[in-house]
Amino acid sequence: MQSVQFLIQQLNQMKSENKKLTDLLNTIYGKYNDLMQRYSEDEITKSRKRKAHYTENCDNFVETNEISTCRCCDGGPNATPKEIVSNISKVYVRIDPSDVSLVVKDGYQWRKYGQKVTRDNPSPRAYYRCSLAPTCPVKKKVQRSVNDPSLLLATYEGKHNHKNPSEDEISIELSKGVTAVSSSSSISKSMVEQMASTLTRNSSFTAALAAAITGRILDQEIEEN
DNA sequence: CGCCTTTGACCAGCGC
DNA sequence: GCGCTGGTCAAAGGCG
Repeated sequence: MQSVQFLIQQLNQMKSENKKLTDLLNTIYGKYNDLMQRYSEDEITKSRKRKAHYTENCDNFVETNEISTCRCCDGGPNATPKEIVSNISKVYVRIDPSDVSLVVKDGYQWRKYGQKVTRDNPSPRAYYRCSLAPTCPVKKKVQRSVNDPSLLLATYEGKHNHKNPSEDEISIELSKGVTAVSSSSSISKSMVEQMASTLTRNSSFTAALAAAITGRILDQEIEEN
């Protein structure tokens, strides 16, 4: 009888820990979204310098939260709307300074289509397109940070119209974990370890985490200055 | 053979 | 109109 009470107590403890973890994840996710939104707004303001035509000179400009379309630029009202993808996110990734390849592992498959040296940065900027799906509109620019050569700045433009293979993997692993919690508390430790292992192996998660942390550091530096 | 990277040429936006 | 700049194209070559 005593062991049943002990198990119930452990179950309640697990429930409360699970709730705390859920709250923590929600908080992190919320803060990450806030940061990405702030970066996106900043990037849109900058990009308007060169793409002002669509917003200022186009009567048929339609803008949504994620995708903007322009009907006047591709041959009249019957033409297919030209998509101007406006959702932009930046990710900072710490790399080995001796590593000269501009590669950011984020779980997707990218095809490089260009490289340029820009005026404001001596290190070249690499241009990538998502090659996991032929119709995927997502593009990525990767360039070393001017101040810190061990930091890579990856700028993502657009939204994938397919799933990230590593997200499939993580969702399966997490569903396994949820089953484990409901069946027994004694294996909770291994489950947590498994989840931690899965998360650390997931490059999207680590990239997002790195982005959130570097964003925080940069914010603090800006505040201090 | 298919997919990738490299790289010079080309194009379009912007400021003067 | 011209020059500068960032972004894209496409041919050539490498790799598994």
